Amino acid sequence: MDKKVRVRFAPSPTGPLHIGGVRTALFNYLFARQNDGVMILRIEDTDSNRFVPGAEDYINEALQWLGIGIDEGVREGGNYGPYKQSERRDIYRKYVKQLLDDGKAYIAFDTPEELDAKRKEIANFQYDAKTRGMMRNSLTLPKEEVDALIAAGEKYVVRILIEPNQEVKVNDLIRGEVTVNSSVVDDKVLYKSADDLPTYHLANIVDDHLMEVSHVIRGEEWLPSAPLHVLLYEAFGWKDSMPQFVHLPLLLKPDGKGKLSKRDGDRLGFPVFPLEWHDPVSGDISSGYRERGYLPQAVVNFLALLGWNPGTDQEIFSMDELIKQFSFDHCSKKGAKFDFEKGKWFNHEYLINMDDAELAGIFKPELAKHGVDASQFTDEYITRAVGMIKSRISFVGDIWDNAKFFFQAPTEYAPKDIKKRWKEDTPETMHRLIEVIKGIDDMTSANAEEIVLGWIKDNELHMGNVMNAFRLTVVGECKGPHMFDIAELMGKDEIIARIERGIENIKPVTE
RNA sequence: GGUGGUAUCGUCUAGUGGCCCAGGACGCUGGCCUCUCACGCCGGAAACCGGGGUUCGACUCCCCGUACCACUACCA
Repeated sequence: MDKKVRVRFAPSPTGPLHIGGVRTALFNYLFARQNDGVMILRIEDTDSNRFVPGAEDYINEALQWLGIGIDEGVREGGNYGPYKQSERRDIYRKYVKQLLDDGKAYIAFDTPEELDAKRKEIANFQYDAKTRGMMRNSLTLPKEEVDALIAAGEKYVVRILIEPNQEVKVNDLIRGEVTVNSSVVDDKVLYKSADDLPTYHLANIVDDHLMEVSHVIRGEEWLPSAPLHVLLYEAFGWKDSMPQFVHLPLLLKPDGKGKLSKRDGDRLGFPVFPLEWHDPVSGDISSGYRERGYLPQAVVNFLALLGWNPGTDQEIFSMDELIKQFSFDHCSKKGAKFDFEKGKWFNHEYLINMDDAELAGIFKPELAKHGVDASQFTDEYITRAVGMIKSRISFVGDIWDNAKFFFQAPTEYAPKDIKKRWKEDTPETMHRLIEVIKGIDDMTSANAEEIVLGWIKDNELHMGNVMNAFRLTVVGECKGPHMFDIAELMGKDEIIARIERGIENIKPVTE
């Protein structure tokens, strides 16, 4: 019988969770939900030097915003805690001792300076079967000296003892079997002297085992250390219950080379973080998808398709559809360049399909920011205005620029459009238009259109010139929704007032 | 340098030996619609890294080369 699916997302609280991490979390979540499994959030804070206050809260908030639910974790609780590695010291100590007692690991006294010196001295130096004999460790020093050094308070680390020349096989659900010779795996530090905490490698294996993790789904950057992890499972005697490995392709920079980094966002002008981040030390602010006006569903959809595909032409997926269709069989092996333009398109799609009233609700607070008293307008008015412009924008933040004329009469008129559409005789035509509009009893779009267009035709006026001049007075420029839809919503009085203002203020461009 | 991974339009990708003179999407672009800008609709340009094999047949399998990516810390 297969064991219960239990997966974990295990970020380090060293800063804001970046978008690649979000993608890893998402894939873990999709796989867990698909298999009625458990999603664990484990905080890997074993590097006390890099701890950043606020990072843990940020991770929780970001996952919550995106709808990536956590079943077990620091906040959620669970039967496999603690879920923060810094609170598991005693556990790690016990297992390090087990390795030491079994001769699978040893103590090493080499200082960082000594190691640096060796690296400079010997090309391609690695701490392994070939070199450990020339270092200061419990394998080369007499036992009494080792004991004496420890008793004297000498700092030491624990290293894994790697047997050379073994074929280590890592079975990966995306990449198949990867074989590495153990001779190229070094005697990695398992336990650090610097902060009396294990390294990632040890903590990771112990925790995954104790938390009964069934699938380790993580970024490809971990693939090179996967053989070490397999060897650790063997050293502990846990090989039979070892989790399945899945190494996800990386998210790459849109331009040039390398994996997407935290700094690319500001350099290239798009967010690499789900939420805006205020660095507590430097005070720097990094932009976030949420603050940029992205919808969480759009971000999820976009991310899901970076490295995974459904095998069909479907592009738009709800979370539930993703959960149903997700599969490692359709995960790419290749790193994906991050395409901001496509992300924009996804957001546009979600915006268009969003209910007008809901979108209006999100937009409403923006009015005050632009000095508009929202109480002057009914919710229905705002909803209809938003509904008219949503097809021409990508972000919630774009609404104001495109819809502001609904809430305030133009104070400036686009010179380019004036030049093209505002002629010597235009004011007179506009005066006549006012009279026509005054005579309309029913301002319903279709009706008003029929009357005005009929008048233009009967008088053999130029349709384009009249309508665009009309638009110029109401909108301030030659763009926007259907003119009579605008007129219907704003009402006769407002429309007439704006035409009058236009006649007053628009001066033909001479030259 | 060493080790591992990867290699289809500019980008995300479909393709698991014949259905592919390679399909979809973003972006770009021509047209239609139209009072404008968009949306939408219809069309277009655009790719199998190179060389050897294997095979009746290779984008698909194998080998070599090349390129790219990752790792190579008492960081994760």
